[in-house]
Amino acid sequence: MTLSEENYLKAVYNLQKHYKKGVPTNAIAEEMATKASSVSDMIKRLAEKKLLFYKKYQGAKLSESGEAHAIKVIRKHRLWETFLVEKLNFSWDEVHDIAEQLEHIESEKLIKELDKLLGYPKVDPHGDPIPDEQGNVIAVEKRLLSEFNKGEQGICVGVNDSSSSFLQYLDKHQISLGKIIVVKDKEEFDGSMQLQVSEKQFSISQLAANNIYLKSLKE
Amino acid sequence: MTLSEENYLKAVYNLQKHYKKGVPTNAIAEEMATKASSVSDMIKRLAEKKLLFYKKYQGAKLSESGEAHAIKVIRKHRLWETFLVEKLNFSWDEVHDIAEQLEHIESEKLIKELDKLLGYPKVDPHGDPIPDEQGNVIAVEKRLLSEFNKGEQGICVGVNDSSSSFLQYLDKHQISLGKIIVVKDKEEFDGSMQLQVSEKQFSISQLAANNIYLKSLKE
DNA sequence: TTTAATTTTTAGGTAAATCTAAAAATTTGT
DNA sequence: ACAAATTTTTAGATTTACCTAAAAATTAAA
Repeated sequence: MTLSEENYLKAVYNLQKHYKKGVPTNAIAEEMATKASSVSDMIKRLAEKKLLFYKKYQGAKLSESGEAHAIKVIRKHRLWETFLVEKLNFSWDEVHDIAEQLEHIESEKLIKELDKLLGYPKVDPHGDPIPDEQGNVIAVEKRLLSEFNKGEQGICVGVNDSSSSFLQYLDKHQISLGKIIVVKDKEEFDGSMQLQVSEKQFSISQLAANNIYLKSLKE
Repeated sequence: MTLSEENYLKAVYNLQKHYKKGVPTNAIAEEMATKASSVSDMIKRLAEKKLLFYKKYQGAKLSESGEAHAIKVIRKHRLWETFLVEKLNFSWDEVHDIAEQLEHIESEKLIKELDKLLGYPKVDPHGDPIPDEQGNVIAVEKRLLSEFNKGEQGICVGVNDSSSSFLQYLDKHQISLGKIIVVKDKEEFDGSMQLQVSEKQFSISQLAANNIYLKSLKE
């Protein structure tokens, strides 16, 4: 399995949540920052290798083995991210690109031992679940901050956007995993919200609120 | 710099010790387990990039930047090997292939922090020196076991062959870094040696003795 | 030193992964 | 439903890193 093939599997895996019938060529092209024609070629190859199902113009759907492989890559990615933060003093906005490289390293023992060293973590530094060795992914119950209403509160358990610019924006407002966020007010017309985090109040746009996951808290 | 280019630089670096004028195409081909024609192509490309000097039929010699880059890759390789042994419970015969993959990961901070995590080690699990951040390689004073005479003794400080079969052979005889080895006898006709290691005596072939480095000890 | 053996290079080809441009299929809008 | 817009695929090129086979240069040997 080549590096490029693994990246395509990961892209299809991530997009499958939003496309129930089959992931469109263009969606994959956008996710991979490449051209639709390149995707067409690669998807055809992956279908020949039985890693996904594909009928012309119908989009792609991972096969069981394709999904298993995608999950393995994601497990590696998230374990490496955790390692970088927990053991090498990286912050959550610095780890993505490096994990993107490390996730392709091949060694069963390496990843098993890394998991052990880290104490078998359940989530990565962005709150995303780390698949276990059997490929089970345990999703935490969570809602988008943008869906919360005035007066509600929750604990930050994840983000939807792991770009360093967004994560640095969160840092600036002291939003991190485990923080309690209270919705003090919500604007009808633009979806912006007035929040309280660690005694401080400030407002964030709907776009930002759309990329933060909270676990509901009874007040 | 591609993965393949880095591997060529490393090969030329390692071979330069044995070929003062220039490393022959065939030597590189053997080291890389590839064909001379492929080497010819690649060497030409690396010369265009000023990473090495090359005149037709004259072999290859690393430029300053080529050597600097090769040393960086070797630094990464040896730090990763140390990490695998020190932190992830690998034995010295299991680390080479994985480090071969990890050495190509690009991140200054990653390697800096890894170095720190490991306590700035001076040698890797095979006794090879780990180049520092500035690219200085401090070689330990050492001699091949095969050059020792009857009655001499030394401390094992390195190996010349990091293949798992050789390292497992050493394990079987309890030879590891730091062990004291005494030459009890030496055969003239085949160079084989009778050794004493940790109270036990046994004999090894000249081939084996040619792959073990000792630091001389006054008895 | 002239031939033979070896080494190295060149020429031409393949496979992976990409691209652009054009053709084909599908979806949408009126 | 049919033309227009969009999406997807195909066709043809490019680059990297290999390969085989043949030609050229160097080295060794008689």
